[in-house]
Amino acid sequence: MDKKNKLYKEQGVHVITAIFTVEQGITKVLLVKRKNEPFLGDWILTGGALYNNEDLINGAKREIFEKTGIKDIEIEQFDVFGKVDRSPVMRMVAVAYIGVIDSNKVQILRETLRTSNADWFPINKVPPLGYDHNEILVEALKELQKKIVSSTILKSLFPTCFSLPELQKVYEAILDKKLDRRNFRKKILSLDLVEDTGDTAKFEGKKPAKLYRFKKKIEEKKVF
Amino acid sequence: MDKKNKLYKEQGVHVITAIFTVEQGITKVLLVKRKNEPFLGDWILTGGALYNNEDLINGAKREIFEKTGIKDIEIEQFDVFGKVDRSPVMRMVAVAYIGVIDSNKVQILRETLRTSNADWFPINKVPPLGYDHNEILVEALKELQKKIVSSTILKSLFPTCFSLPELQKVYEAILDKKLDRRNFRKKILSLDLVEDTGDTAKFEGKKPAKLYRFKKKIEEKKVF
DNA sequence: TATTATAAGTGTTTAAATAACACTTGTCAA
DNA sequence: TTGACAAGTGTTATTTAAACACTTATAATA
Repeated sequence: MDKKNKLYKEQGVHVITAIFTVEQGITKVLLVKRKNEPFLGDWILTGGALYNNEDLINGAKREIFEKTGIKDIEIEQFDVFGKVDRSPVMRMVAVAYIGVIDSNKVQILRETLRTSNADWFPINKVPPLGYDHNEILVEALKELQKKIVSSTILKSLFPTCFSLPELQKVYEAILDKKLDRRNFRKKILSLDLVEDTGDTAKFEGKKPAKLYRFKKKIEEKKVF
Repeated sequence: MDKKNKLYKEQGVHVITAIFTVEQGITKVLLVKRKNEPFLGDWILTGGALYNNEDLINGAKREIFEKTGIKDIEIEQFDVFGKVDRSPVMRMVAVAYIGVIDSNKVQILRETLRTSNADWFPINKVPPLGYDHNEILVEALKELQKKIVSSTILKSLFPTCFSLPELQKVYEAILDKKLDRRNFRKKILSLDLVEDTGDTAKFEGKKPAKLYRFKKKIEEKKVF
């Protein structure tokens, strides 16, 4: 074996986050345009190199803030990517996270993101990305589909007030399939995750929809 | 922020594997005694530093072979551990795997392992380990309990010939709970994973048990 | 102001998966 | 031959998931 290759110095760690949202029934991912080599001008997921004085998750959150201005986002680790040649500069192993942002925050962020060369892309219109980020994105999306059925991530994907038809549309967007309205309502309400606000609001339909909010404390529960 | 701490050089990657087996109804993990600083003399999980010319899984397998002589083991990535101070020497991020070895191979390996300062420890009699390996082990065990219900890892945990009562005991050891004999048999047989060998053998009982083997091709299936 | 279009809201029935439960059988040892 | 022991085997009840159709509240329009 080549002595040089056996080196385990000159290694580094990337912390990469695929940030998702759902708008108008479309699942979207946040991408940032690179301003430096390598991959100058290419779109990539938010992330960068881990510093020595920070834990992985804090590194991932710092990168998100530096690259997009987004604070207070919940993220969850889901995989590691370590192919020998995944970075052209030096040996980098990427620890990958997913995060979600609710549709209210998306509106607020839109201006901030414009100034940082970041934008939302529908997941079926993602261009070829720098590094191995297309591969990471594919796995992130699978993970999102798994995680959406557990209530904790579901909560952070959703604003404070929402109707059940809205919620169902987000599910259908992420899972990419139609759900039965009656069974969906039954399931969500039986899980005891949400409470009636007493208010109603009109959305797409003509009949006003009841508004719900998530209860304060919800534990990890399977939805489907 | 301290400039020195912001460095993302002087980082490295550990590849660590928790290798499990089940003997006489006891779930055991393979530990290796360290021959160097840091943690000289402490027991740790098998693993070490990733080289630059190998992918993560190959690095993990190489470390297993170097430290224990074990070849041809199937391993699966399950988590990453990256606390700032998890290694006292330099910043190391650990990519963690689990592997399983069937009870036949355990017998064959016993001699090899003795010469390499490695030994099987019942999981409730594991000493304080070097690095953060106790923490990794706890998570690995949870992961094993999750994975045991999918048929692929189940297969590698089992020798070619086995009786259903034996198989059930392994399940009960890993899941740490009793299962109903009739329901267990029904479930395993309905999954179409195993075939009757035609032979029988006596184990603990007085009535001879039918022997089964796994079918050649089995896909990922949920058992429980 | 009556009519129509639209999405919201609501129960029941069927099918499938899981959980609970007890007696019979073959071998060994006394 | 008898008793002890673990292997082997079916049925019923419960829970969970899936399939399915009509009524209701509002807004727009005739």
